[in-house]
Amino acid sequence: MKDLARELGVSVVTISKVLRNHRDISTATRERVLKRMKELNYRPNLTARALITGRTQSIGLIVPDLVHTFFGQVAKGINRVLRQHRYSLVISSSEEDADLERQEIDEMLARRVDALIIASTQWSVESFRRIEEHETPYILVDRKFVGLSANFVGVDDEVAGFLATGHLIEQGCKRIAHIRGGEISTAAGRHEGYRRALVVHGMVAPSGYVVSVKSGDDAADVSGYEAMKELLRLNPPPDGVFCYNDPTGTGAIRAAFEAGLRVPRDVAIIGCGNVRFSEDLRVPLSSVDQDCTTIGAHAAGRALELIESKTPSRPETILLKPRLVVRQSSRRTG
Amino acid sequence: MKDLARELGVSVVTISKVLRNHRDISTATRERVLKRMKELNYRPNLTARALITGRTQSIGLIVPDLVHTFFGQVAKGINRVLRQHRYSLVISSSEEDADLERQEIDEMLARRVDALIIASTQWSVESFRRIEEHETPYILVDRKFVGLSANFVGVDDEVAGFLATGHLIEQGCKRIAHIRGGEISTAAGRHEGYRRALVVHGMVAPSGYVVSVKSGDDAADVSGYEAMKELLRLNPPPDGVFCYNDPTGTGAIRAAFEAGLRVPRDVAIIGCGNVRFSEDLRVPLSSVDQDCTTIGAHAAGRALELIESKTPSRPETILLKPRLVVRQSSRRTG
DNA sequence: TTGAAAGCGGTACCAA
DNA sequence: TTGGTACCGCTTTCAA
Repeated sequence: MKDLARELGVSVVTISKVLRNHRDISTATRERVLKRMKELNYRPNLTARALITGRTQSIGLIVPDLVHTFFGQVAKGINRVLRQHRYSLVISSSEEDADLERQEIDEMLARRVDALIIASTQWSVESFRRIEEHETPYILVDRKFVGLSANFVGVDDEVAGFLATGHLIEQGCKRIAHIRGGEISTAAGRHEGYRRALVVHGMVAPSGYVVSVKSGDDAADVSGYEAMKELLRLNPPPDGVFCYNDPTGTGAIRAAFEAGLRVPRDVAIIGCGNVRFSEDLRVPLSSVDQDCTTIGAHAAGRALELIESKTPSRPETILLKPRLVVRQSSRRTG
Repeated sequence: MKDLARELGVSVVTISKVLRNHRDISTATRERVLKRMKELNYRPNLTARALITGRTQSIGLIVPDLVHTFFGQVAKGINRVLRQHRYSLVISSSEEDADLERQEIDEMLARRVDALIIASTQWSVESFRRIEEHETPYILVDRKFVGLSANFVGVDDEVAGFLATGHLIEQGCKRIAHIRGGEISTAAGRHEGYRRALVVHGMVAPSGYVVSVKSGDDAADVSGYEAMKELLRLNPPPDGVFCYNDPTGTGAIRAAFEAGLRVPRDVAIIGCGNVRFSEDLRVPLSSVDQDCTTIGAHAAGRALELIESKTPSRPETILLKPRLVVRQSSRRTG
């Protein structure tokens, strides 16, 4: 920049102003500077700018697992929004490990990201307090916390559970079971939706009709398989199962097949998340779409808002409406 | 930091040295400083450090699509290695668009990432020249370029094609077709492997037995479906098909089913990449595993090497050996 | 409209 | 072993 200034016979200040479209600069000078910049392919050093402005023009994203399609889609949505505002995305995986997540949060803070988006695997709210001390805005996605008032973007899990269960009821299922996830908000919400749907339709699930599996499991399909076997040992066995997520659902289908049952005729199955490449499955799996890319986009939008707003605005929750996707595994024709 | 210095009655220089484990600092002072740092939860401002050292301790990754499992796995591998070295990962998607990719490269360079890892969608080598001018080390993954001497980490595509085709031959296929990808190195390599396998086994493919589909297509399964229909119109039709990738393979299976054929009995099918959740497919798809996480890890390792080495070292190619994964779609029992 | 000077939060170099 | 000083590349403030 100095070189450029010397060469053009102007000061670095002038150049700096041109860079930022400061208005009191003569058009002549501006043109001249811009022209030479293009020629030299000059781009200002963003680390220097960050040091003085306190803005890195970057936001951090911490997810439990980079490989899950869900988080890939969220990242994609974030990326799309950030690009338009010339922000960058710093990404990191917590590998489903709360300690690692805390470390990564610290790392991001040391890097001075302007905001943080987290799909947390935490139990405690301690790390969030840390972020708040730093006065870095942060937004939770996917999983929320009771007792923590924070910005949140996600899907209305209860509606998801309600939709899925209601659909099974419509298809004529009389004994509907639920394979639920562990102790996280998404699992609780979907379970609640399941319960509400039954109540609304005046149905009662026999005892033992709700089975828990661990969430965030690498081998969710195996868990689903085991859970389904358990359900099928009940008397009477269910004729409809709402599964916590899609991998669990495919595992459940496998178990049903092994038991000699036909899906959906003997037992209808629906998952949640709509992440499987479902068309080519043995039985294409019905699911509830979460529109993850939109979650990401909203989270990014909210992040930018928070960065702009000087005054600390109150936490806001954005709940997206899930959408039922009916495929063969739950469609009882006729 | 200044406050800390004043409070402890030492200079900022001393603190700086403690931070970086500079050795000529008395243990007493060091302890004292470290203790207070913990208490205050102090972390140095990395942007300031970056400005003077010229190192941001971050590397950039540009991929065509964040949602593809392949790139998610690569990112995971990179992340794992970087974390151990306290580097961060700045990620961006080019959305399969060469112009966007160029922009993103510029953005990353302006951010002064210490190295760049790119799964390129480019045709031209121009943007790479730009990176070279910047003297930022860069590493290509997955797709390579003819006529560009650059660091590369990927899978030996020719071996992949050779393995897959050889496997079909072993399974007793006599007329083996290939659905190949577009004009990128991976497609060319796999095609070459296919050809070599036929030659080695003294086989000849009838004309029309190689069909091309576009690569990097969102709807690769549809392309595979169409390509397969085309192959099945031939006389005689193939009894074995090596597909460019897994989505293409699942599409091909669908087409075979629609034509009333049994897989693998009438036609054996194998894909490449091993990215589908293959166990629950209608017919679990055989494939060639690329071990993408390892690709990422190697790329990250190489990046760190390049950053450390003062002298510009010569470009290096790391080729990983692919691994055959046999499933039902190609297994002809008996 | 332009530019000189100060400084963002650290690090490098050398003298004490 | 410690600290003074300059300075990284840019922005901010204020005077010209």
